[in-house]
Amino acid sequence: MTLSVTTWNINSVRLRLPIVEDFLRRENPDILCLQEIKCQNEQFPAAEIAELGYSNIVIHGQKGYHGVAICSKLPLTEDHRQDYCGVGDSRHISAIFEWAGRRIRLHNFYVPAGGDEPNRDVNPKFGHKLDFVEEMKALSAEAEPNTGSILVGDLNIAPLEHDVWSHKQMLKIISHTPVETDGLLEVMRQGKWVDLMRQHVPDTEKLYTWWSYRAKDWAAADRGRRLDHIWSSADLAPLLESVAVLKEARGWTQPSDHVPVTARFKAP
DNA sequence: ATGGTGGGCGTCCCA
Repeated sequence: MTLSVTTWNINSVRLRLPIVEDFLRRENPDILCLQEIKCQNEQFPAAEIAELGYSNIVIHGQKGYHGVAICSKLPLTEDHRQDYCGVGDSRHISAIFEWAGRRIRLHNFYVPAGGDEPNRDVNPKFGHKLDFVEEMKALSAEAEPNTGSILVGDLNIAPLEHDVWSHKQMLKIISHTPVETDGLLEVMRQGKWVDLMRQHVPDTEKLYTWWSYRAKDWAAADRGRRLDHIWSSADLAPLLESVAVLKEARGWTQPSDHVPVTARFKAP
């Protein structure tokens, strides 16, 4: 009895529905979490995705920007949407599902990118990002009794040295500044979250999930960053079987700049 | 050192 959960920043689910369908047919995860759907709830291609077996869908969309959704083969209950920073952005959704006799809450996040200048005095977007991360510190993996937790999403921060192509050259670049990386590690520490990707791949190995659209040849340059993450509560971490980063998806026709990341768990 | 690409929306925002 296995459980597979995928996270993917799709950068417009309507434009990229064909590759979402290809991915689901081919990889067939139990649950797909999407970020940057860039549509309102009623515009989400729910019928097409349900047709592939994902009949349980919860959406937190908005017009034009951001937006997150969970598409699941397993029934979803108790879905919640939290308005981080109280600005009305659709950047979080969570729901409960049951697997192997366990109750699990799944959180799906899209953390603000933060703009270009890493100084909150001149760049309010960076301030928003830091405030968002600060608010995430209150989210515990052990928040609900008898309930495990999984947290996925585009967190827009590459916390470790080998989560970026050049640690030294990235220290003043948003996504890898010390105030962000310290903040995200503190979210993990305070919430008792386990970084499942790094449980599977050692910290000393380069690991990326995003490659910029702006590179002439993204694969040759390979200047990636690990912006997408899968975390869990400590009780679920020992059940992790594998984590797969589908790098080839960056080379698909009309790709997202992020690739799907899938965690597989095995029941004891 | 700079500008590079991509999506949604609507004549510019965000990433």
